[in-house]
Amino acid sequence: MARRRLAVTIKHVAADAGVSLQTVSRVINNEPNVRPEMRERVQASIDRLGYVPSIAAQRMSGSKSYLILALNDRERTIADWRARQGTDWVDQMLLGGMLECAEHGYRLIFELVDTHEDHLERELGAALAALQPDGAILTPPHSDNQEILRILTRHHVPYARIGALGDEDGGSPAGVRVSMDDEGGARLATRHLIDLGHRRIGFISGPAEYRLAGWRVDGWRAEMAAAGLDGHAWLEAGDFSYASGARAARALLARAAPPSAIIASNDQMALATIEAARAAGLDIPRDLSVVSFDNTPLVRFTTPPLTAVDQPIAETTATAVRLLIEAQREGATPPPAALLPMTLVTRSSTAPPPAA
Amino acid sequence: MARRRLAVTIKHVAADAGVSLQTVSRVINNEPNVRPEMRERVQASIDRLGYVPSIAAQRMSGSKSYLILALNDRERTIADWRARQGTDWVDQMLLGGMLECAEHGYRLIFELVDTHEDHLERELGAALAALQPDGAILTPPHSDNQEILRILTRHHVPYARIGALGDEDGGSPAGVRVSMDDEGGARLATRHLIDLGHRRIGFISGPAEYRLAGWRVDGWRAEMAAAGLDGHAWLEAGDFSYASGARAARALLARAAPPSAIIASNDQMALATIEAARAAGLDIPRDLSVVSFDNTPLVRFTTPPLTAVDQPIAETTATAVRLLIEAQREGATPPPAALLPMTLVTRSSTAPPPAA
DNA sequence: ATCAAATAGGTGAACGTTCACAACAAACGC
DNA sequence: GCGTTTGTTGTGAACGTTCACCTATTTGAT
Repeated sequence: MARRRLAVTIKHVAADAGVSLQTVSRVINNEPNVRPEMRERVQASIDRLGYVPSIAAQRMSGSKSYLILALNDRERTIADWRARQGTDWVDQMLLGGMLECAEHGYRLIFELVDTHEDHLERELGAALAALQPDGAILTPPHSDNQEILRILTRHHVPYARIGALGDEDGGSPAGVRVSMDDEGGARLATRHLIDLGHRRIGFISGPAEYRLAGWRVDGWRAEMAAAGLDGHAWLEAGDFSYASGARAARALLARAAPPSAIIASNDQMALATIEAARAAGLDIPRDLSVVSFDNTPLVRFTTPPLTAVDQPIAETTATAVRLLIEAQREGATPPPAALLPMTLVTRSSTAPPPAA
Repeated sequence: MARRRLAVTIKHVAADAGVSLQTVSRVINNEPNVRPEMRERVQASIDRLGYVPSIAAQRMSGSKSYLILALNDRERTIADWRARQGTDWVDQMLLGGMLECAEHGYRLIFELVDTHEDHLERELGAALAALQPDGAILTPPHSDNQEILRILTRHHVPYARIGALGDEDGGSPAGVRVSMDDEGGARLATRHLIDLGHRRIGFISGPAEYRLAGWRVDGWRAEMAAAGLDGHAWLEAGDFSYASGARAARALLARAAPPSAIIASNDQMALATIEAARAAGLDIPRDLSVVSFDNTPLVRFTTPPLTAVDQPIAETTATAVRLLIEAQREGATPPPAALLPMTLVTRSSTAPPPAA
């Protein structure tokens, strides 16, 4: 692995602008006593060269680190988090990744990046130059952002892409992919219902622009087909919102041959479904079984608590961290992709169908 | 503000062990070609002096940074977070602090610390030495951990304590305190119910070992007293768990003179309360009004959605960050403490009492 | 015994930035 | 005009660590 010596330093800027290092430093730190024209000239060089001061070096010579630590009780935070058992993106991602990092002596830094226009290049570049991380983890929708991938590559930062689409990059060695098995999760839910005896299983899909929404439909359809059931009739489109879920559920229940079970592509739509069922005078799970996707804390406190497909979000970042760290070891060649299985959490919203 | 030159460096270790810098470096990095006895001697010095390598310096000379960046779509994360509008500790704290940091060119690092025994001194010390942050934010239960405060002080890291108990430290200049007005929140909820015409307002408290549980009771009691109502009769003790909430709610409803409204000290107990009321054949809000505390996402999707007191958790870290940064500015003397008001989010679980 | 290799340790430079101080010019008071 | 301040720029050292290279010692094969 070649040493990276590409960073543009204060020295380059000084040479470019024809001034001393100190003058550049003064401009950077907005110190007084620099002639405006000089300041302008230096700033121009900085902008043109895309120079960003290195936090490490700044820290070395006694300046600020521009870092603030948020200290949290490890045990308690973990306990809380486990207790919740649910799927809150930020929480789960952050903590899953952090714990894995801690085990290897690494540290995870959560960074919000703004993809707006020119911001991206500057901000992300600044973050990379300042922190000089050993790796980066991309979450949707960044995972497929070519611009970001380009910048990371240019800075020689290896990355892991979570929930990335596919192999468009013909096996670029820098990138690892980690995904959750949405299709498998949907199959799990469907099979559970089939095993209970259901034949007419409805599905409320997510918005088409989310790939995972499609995969979930695919899983349901595949499992229905495998059981010789109709994987087309009881499909209604939603968009992950409560309102769309309510609409879809009402439409399904109003059918001439209504489903005896409904799988909703996310929790909010599942909540809407049980509410719609209740409004229609149906008892859950006696008259209608409902399975949810995501397993956020929400669905544990509904009446009845929902059977749900759980996403391994925490494992997602944990795996990404592990793969990144392994890849650092000379000679090691970790797998270029990992697919994490989903699990089904059975609660009381599913039962055998009325007729059975 | 005096320059800090207290850190123990590789040089001190080398002198102490009577070897060269390079040998110490070799030991640190577990490189081969060091005699076991030598390695042991150096390690002893390292341990005794409490030496921790500086990430900044390591990074300078081309080694790893041991940092991994988790990149997240800023806009989307913020949108998600706002949409949720709820109170998930980690999420809210992290994002509130991060956005404030970003505005000032700072960066927030979330760090789990293990308070177990000797770990604390070493781990926290390592984190501080490695990252050399400009400030630290403590959350409960760390906010009152004297050991942690001592270590921070020794490393000259100014800190902000969130939800800290009190002024035991006779105005130590290093510390800022940020708290949420639990009592005020409880008053808000109580006043809301009084304004609706309720006279018998029940209160389900949290566990005594949490100070905030006491403050919430105080607020209810104070407001009841101010309205000439009985602030003792309708109190039942809970412990923040669903089960304890159910028990307390049943007890309140079984009274000879049951309350027409109940305030639960947290969301889970509020959920238990509406479930208990429903089991008792009561309609909410027609027969019983319920107000919840915390306002987690849970209470927006119950039937009916709950009126709740919202905790300004995000503002808590944001304020801490702001105060820490302000304090850095030479000559500035920010207030030593901030008390953030809670707000009442009115939904459909509260209405005038039946008789009124 | 002799020479090559391996092992154990040390030395000086480098990393990118800021600090303390020196140097010089311009502006000012008298 | 002269000394003094004020504003502007440059110079060398320092921060804490690792890297490349060098020197001594030990080991092993011939």
